[in-house]
Amino acid sequence: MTIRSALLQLLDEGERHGYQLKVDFEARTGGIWPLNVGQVYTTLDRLQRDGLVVATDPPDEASQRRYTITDDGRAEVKRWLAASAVDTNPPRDELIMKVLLAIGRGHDEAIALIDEQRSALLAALQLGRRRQRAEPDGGGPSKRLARDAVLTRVEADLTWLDRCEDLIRTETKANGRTS
Amino acid sequence: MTIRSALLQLLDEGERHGYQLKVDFEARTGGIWPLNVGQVYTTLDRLQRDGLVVATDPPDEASQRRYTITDDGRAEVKRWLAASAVDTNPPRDELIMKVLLAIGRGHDEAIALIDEQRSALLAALQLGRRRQRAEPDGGGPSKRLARDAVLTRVEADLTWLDRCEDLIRTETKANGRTS
DNA sequence: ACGGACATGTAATTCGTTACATGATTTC
DNA sequence: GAAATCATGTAACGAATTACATGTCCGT
Repeated sequence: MTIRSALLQLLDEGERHGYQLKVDFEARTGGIWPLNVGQVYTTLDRLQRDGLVVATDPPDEASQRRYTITDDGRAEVKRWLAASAVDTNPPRDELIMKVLLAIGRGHDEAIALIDEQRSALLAALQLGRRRQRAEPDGGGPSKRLARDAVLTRVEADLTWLDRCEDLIRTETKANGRTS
Repeated sequence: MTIRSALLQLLDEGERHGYQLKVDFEARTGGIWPLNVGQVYTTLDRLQRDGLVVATDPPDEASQRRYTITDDGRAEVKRWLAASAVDTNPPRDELIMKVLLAIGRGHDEAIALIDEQRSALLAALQLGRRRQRAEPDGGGPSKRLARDAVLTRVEADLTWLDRCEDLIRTETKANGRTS
């Protein structure tokens, strides 16, 4: 439901046509979440079906169709923004899942996986930081904050990976080799 | 595809029946990701369709059906575990999306949203930490690491929220009130 | 005249998810 | 004997995603 809510929020800022929603969405999220145009239209269909959005046919042919938010839509946006993102079950994260499951394959394999994931994360971190330095204020605050968000997550994942490795190593020592 | 890969990985550790997959999955992920049993069976159907898993009918009636991984399945697990989780586009995160989009509603509203999300995160953080202290080693390393993962993420989100607020405040001062 | 960005959509697929129905076995 | 857990599934829906088909407009 995140795309749906996001597009609705954009429409709450002002009516737009489909393609513009794609462009605005990607701009606002700093390009970290590419969005297939087709999905915009399918999502708009569902929003219309649910009465949160109405489409205005263009007066002259070959002009763009404009989508406008309804009062119900505005209420929904308000609800969505006010809701705490932490209350919903945490999303299934690929990295966490891989590490947790790899433990079942034995400690050695788990540590190998952690090491590989860590170097990939480190590479991504360096690349991201370099990019942030390269364009000190490129694309306004949204773009900067969006990239900051991923970098912060990557840093958190790295410290978590360290903790995983530590815990596994102390466990291996305690129990004798388990793998 | 994360559930699918996760169940396949569990089957790579040894054959199981459906319900056991649900139990094992939740145990391995420390209960942070509840899994509807029905989804196990639908996912198993798709895994069979793709030839990654075969089902062995029970010899006597009223015994459980056992699912076994195939060679193709094993290869797929290996591929999945080896793939870097950072290469795929970052998943659409609700918190990040809300903050980034709220900026479009003006700086005041954005800061209000950030404050609310922050207090929710802080509450979750305190609760989580208390729980970690309550059971120092409950449920083995997987459970501990799973909970650690969410806590680390929450901490990261908190520092990111601070950075967001800082950047918005300095922007407001620079441009004069924008909202 | 051509390519690329702009613009709108449809069809099909996959995955995740929920709700529901059904029954066996265990435990109190 | 009743409740909880174990166990297997089906039906249906929603959302995300991709691939495809079309066409306009603009710059070079």
